[in-house]
Amino acid sequence: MRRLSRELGRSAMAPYWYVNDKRELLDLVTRKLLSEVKLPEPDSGPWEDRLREVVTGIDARLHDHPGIAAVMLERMQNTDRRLMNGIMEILLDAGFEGADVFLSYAMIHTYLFGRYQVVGVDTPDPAKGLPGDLEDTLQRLIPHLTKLRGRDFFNYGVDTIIAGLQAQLAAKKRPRRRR
Amino acid sequence: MRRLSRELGRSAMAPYWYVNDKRELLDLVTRKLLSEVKLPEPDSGPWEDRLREVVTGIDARLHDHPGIAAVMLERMQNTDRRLMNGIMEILLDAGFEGADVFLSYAMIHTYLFGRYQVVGVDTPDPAKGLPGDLEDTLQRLIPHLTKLRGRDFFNYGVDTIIAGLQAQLAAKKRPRRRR
DNA sequence: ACCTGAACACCGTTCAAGT
DNA sequence: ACCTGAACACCGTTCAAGT
Repeated sequence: MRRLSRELGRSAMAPYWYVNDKRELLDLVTRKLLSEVKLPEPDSGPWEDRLREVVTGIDARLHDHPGIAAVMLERMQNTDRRLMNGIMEILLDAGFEGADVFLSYAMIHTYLFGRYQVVGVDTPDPAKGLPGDLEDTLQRLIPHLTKLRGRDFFNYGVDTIIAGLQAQLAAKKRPRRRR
Repeated sequence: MRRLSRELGRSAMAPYWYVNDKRELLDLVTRKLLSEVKLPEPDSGPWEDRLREVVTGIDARLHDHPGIAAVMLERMQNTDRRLMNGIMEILLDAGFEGADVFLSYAMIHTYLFGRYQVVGVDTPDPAKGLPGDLEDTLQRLIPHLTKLRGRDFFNYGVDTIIAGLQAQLAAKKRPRRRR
């Protein structure tokens, strides 16, 4: 709040005329950001593609303003109602019902916004003692890590979630195991 | 730091004799917590069950100390090497190779620790204006939400991730689409 | 209507000093 | 070896007041 005021050339208390507290300001920021994300038309394709489209749209906004993802992660309901409804409608179209819609939404939400909180694995400094036991799997795999970009993590995560949701739907239709 | 010192009956600067800064202290706390999580024996069952076991073990520790999850979410490498290696070995056993091990691990990590940052959807106050448009899907589904517990979200999330990972493996074995 | 100033109760951390 | 005290540069926020 103080830094904001400073950058705007106002006193520390100026923002408090517009807003009750910091949380309220951040809520307005998240809403503004998410309002620019488009929802695909309900008949524009299979649910998997539509889900991927919204989620990619959200991710693009977060890419420009990664700091705000923490706020969105924290409070689910703070997410734009329009987007939350849009995603839930896609999930209903997919065949989810009742509580499963929430469970699926929560999973997507957690991954989508949680992603931005994670900072990558640094390659461990080999000069810094205990450079690697023989059984250090991480050590062995490090070369592969350096090739990966943020986009790869995102695509893989979304692919895996969609595939997982498809499996949940399939399990519901022909339940081999008991609930 | 100040509150810690206060609770220990020491001056504000006392912790700084043991630790360089706050981050370092929190790293020690996470390591201590995760060191108590058991890794299943490599031949104790199918990879899905072993993965579920570790992840459930981690979640149990987080349940007792939810605040620390934010620290673990943030810095992947700060996660106990033992656990990270353990999970990656399970993924190797499952059939993942190279970069896919990292991509899969990152997904699990993000979900597992991100979960604790999310606070639930409050049921919206109907007295507080705009109680619900007709097309408010969220509103319609609220009754189902109230039945859900934290454990339900966790189980559903883990099930979905495991099913998703299985699908990724299957897609790798018989690649119908191109990479 | 829009903003300021002083004050309060906090933070993490540096640095020199004490026993 | 282990800790203290004073100080610095920050926070978010309350409250009364100014134009």
